[in-house]
Amino acid sequence: MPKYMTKQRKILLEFLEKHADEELSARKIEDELCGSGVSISAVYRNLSDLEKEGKIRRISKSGTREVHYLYTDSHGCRDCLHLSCKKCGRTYHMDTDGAEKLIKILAQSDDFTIDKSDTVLYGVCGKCKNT
Amino acid sequence: MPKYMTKQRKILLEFLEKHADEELSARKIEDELCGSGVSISAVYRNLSDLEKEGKIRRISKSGTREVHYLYTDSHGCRDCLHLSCKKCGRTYHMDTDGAEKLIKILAQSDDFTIDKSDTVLYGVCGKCKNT
DNA sequence: CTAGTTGCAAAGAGTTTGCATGGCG
DNA sequence: CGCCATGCAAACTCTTTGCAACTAG
Repeated sequence: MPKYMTKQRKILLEFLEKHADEELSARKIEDELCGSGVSISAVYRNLSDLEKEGKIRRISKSGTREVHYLYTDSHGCRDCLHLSCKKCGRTYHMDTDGAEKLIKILAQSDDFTIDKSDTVLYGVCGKCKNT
Repeated sequence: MPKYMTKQRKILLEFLEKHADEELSARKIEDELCGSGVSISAVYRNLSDLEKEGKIRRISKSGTREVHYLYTDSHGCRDCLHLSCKKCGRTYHMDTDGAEKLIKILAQSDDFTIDKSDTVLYGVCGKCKNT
């Protein structure tokens, strides 16, 4: 959908790439980029374009009013299942073999075909488990 | 947190109970209840209370600006994994055995402890698969 | 050069809040 | 009767939009 690679879009993309595994609030993106000479409107318009292209996912955590954005076009993670740790906020890409098994189970027990690009599993990661 | 069972809260709870397996937008709840003599403020205040009590989950679908609410305190579904069909919008409770296997897989392959009450899996249900 | 993109400021949508009134227990 | 919850309207926050100026290709 976008035709030109503008300075602003480039800045946004670089920022997202650098924070590919974080669930960023719109606010945080604004705060970060509006210093670099990107206007709020440009941020929103580009985020919206990226979402339409399927490169970004919108997420709302229970308990917050904030919408978060997750960039899913890097590291070939477009086709990964995402795991999000409620404690540290980090996002992980689920192990491919595990994901295959998981998909198979859902198909068998519930006749349900999971859509990896729309699903985020919430829980606690190994690192935070013993905290 | 709520101390009194007011007429308004009762109306809201009955409505939610009746639509326990739907992801309701705030707008729809408003539209439906404000006819029955419940004010917008009461709707929001009660939804917020219910969320704090863990009886309701907020959800934002990709591609929409709307926040949706899912009532998870009925049918003892508090402890179920929820499956949401992107086509028909219905919500299902995952088969208990399947869920157990799924939890085990995540623990083994990714050392990740899933939180059932915070996770919704998106995909396509059996009924819609052949449509 | 020409159409897509930006910035600004104003408009909109959704949600929250203060305060007086009303109602549950 | 006392305190909690409601209703209303105003306040807020987040997001979108119109339009003139700018710029990538």
